[in-house]
Order: sequence, then structure tokens, then C-alpha cells
Amino acid sequence: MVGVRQFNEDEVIATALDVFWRKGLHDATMQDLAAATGVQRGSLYNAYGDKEAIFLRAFDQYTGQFLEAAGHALAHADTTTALRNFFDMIIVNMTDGSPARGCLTTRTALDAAISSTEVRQRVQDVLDRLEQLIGKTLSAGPGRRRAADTNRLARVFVTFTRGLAVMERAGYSRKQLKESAATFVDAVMGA
Amino acid sequence: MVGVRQFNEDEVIATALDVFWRKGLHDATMQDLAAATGVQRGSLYNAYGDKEAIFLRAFDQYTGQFLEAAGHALAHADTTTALRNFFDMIIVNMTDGSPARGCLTTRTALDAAISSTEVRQRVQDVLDRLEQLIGKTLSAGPGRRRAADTNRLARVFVTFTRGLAVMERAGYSRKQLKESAATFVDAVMGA
DNA sequence: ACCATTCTTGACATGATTGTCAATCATGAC
DNA sequence: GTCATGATTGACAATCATGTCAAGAATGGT
Repeated sequence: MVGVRQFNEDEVIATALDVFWRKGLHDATMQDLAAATGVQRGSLYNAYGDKEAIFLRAFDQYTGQFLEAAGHALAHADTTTALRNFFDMIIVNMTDGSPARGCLTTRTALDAAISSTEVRQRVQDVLDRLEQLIGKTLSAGPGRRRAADTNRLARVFVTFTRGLAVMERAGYSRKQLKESAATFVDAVMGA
Repeated sequence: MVGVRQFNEDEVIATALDVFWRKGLHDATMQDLAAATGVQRGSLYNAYGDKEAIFLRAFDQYTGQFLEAAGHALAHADTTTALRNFFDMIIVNMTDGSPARGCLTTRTALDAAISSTEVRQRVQDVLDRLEQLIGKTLSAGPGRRRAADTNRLARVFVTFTRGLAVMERAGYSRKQLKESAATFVDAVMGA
């Protein structure tokens, strides 16, 4: 190598993720990314092409972390406990920081200005994979459910997590979100 | 009156609502509003002050329609039927148009760039009132629930409607959303 | 008819953001 | 040490959006 990149790519992407998480793909500017990473705008363009390319990398990092944490939380023998762990995890995830950063996936899904197929695809991928994780947990439980019913129920759980993300944005506190999640789990799994 | 306004305010607000619904508060520009309404940008500024003022009027019109439709759908003797009607209504509401417009309340809640207290307050108001409507329906049913439990459950329903709105944005079809809603109602109310 | 009032219109100033580019700089290979 | 390579930098052009304003137009009251 001759012309050597002056910055650590992983660090830059991690920092970019933080910026995107706080501001969203649309509202985060290259200026913001440059300021946060300490890398000049021009260098970012040179290294990645455009903002969306940076976002895709950051988002991949995010979903990797998120799905791993989800899998971890769901890894409990008792299905109901697993689900409670899971909801605890995602609620902490979205109410963390000050001000809270919310859920990046949900924010991205709602960003109307994003027509990019790539981005949309990634959002669908996360939701899909999350549905599969939850489905696995549900079917591992005391099973008197048909496979199709399990799948449908898994999607209901995913949908509810999205609802929590919106409620967080609307101003509900971590405590309120946890209460709703608990009520939901009890109602669905049978209190 | 001497200098007479050249446009019908109700029509302008209705058209503005359509624009905001399709593009969101942030992405809809005064240019868009001017083009859609046929009223010059300058006239809009003169009449309303700024974009947010127009949005607030349009949003009030929207929530009025929405809550009325919700109340109507929920007005059924059988609680489960009422809830199914309600979900049918909101799903049609958010998947209507081509491309579908989604849920304006949810989009607005997620719009990070909006720090305006006024707008945030309206979003909370809609969700609050919706929660009350659903709470009334739940408590009207065969009641062996404590009031606190009813309130909690009503919020779970509201949260789920928000989840549906996100799923719609993520690309799920009307049919898929209806299936999820049906599964949800069955699971919570006891299939 | 006249006039005061208010709306309308197009132009303007401003600021933000994107993306490009040529000049410069640093470095590792030889 | 020289040099080719590729990163860095700051400037630049092009859009796009907001909000303001002065001049012009239309109208109802007198």
C-alpha cells in the first residue's frame, strides 16, 4: 500500500452508526459524519462514495449487534421468560442514551425519502430474521401449536416490537414501555 | 372585508393534508403545497405563517377524521367484532392510495427533525384519545377485568396499531397486515 | 369614483447540502 | 533518495428550501 488511509474504518463506521442512530439517515449530513469522525467530507466521499454507502455499512453493524443480542435474550428454556428478556433488551436498546436514540430500524423504515431498494431490503431482512428468531423460540416452547400459527404469532411479536419503537418516539418512558410489553406477553402467552 | 382571499381555506388544508400524508411534514415543501393547492408560496406564508402552522391545521383535520372513524368502527356490541372492525379500518386507512400513504401519526412521531412541542403534543393527544376509545370498548365487554388492567390492555392495542403502521412502511401488504391483526386479536381476546 | 385594506406575485437574500475536482501531501516500494 | 500511488484538503458549482419584502392588483365601503 502506498497512499495510506489516515483513519480506522471500523471506528469511522461505528461513529457513523452513532450519528445515524441519533439523527436518522435522512437528517444526518455528511457534515455531521465528518465532524463526528474527524474525517473530512472529501475523504469520506473518496472512501465510501456517498452517504448511503456509509449508512449501509453502519446499518449492517447495527443489525449484527441487534440480532445477536436478540438471540441471546431469547435463549431461555422457558418461552415466556425468553420473551420477557427479549422485550427488556429491545426496550433498553431504544431508550438508551440521552436523549434516547430510539430504534434505528423503525426510523429507517419510516423515512419516506428513502426510495433506495438496498436500504429497504435491509430493513425487511432484519424484520425477517427477527421473526425467525422469535418463531424458533415459540416453537421450542410447550408446543400444541401448528407451524403456521407459530409463524403468524412470531410476526405479531415483531409487529409489537415496532409498535414499542413508535411509542418510544411518541414520548412514552422506559417504564411505560416495559409495562406494555409485560401486559402484551401475559395476554398472548396466557397470564 | 376588502382584500379578499382568493382561495377556499378548507380546500387548501384538505389538499395540504394529502401532501403531508404522502410526503411527511419534513419532506413536504412549501413548493409542494403551493403546486398542489394552486396557491402561491407567498400567499401561503401570508395566510398561515409557516409550514408547521399549515401542518397543524391539516393534522387536526386528519385526527378528527381518524378518531371519528375509529369510534365508529369500535361501536359494536361484541368486543371482539368491534376490535376486528377497528383494525380493518386502520389497515385500509394506511394501505389506501397508490403508493400507499401509510399512517400520518406514526410518520410524524418518527420524524426526528421535529422538535416542535406543538406537533409532539398533537401526536400524543391522538394516541391518548385512541387509547381511551379502545379502553371504553374493552370495558364495555363481558367485564371481569380491573380498570387498571383494561387501561394497560388498551395501551397494548394502541401500541400494536403503531406496529402495523411500521410494518406497512416496511413493505407488508394489506393482506399480511390483516392477518397479523386477526392473529393478535384472537391471541389477546382468546381465540 | 376614490381609497384603504388586504391579498397576490415574483424577486431576493440566506443558508444548507450534495457531489466534484485539482492541487497538495505522505508513504511505502524500489 | 526518488517516485508512483492514493489519501487529503479546501474550494467550487449546483440545488433546493426557507422566509421576507416591495410593488402591484383587486375589492368593498364611502
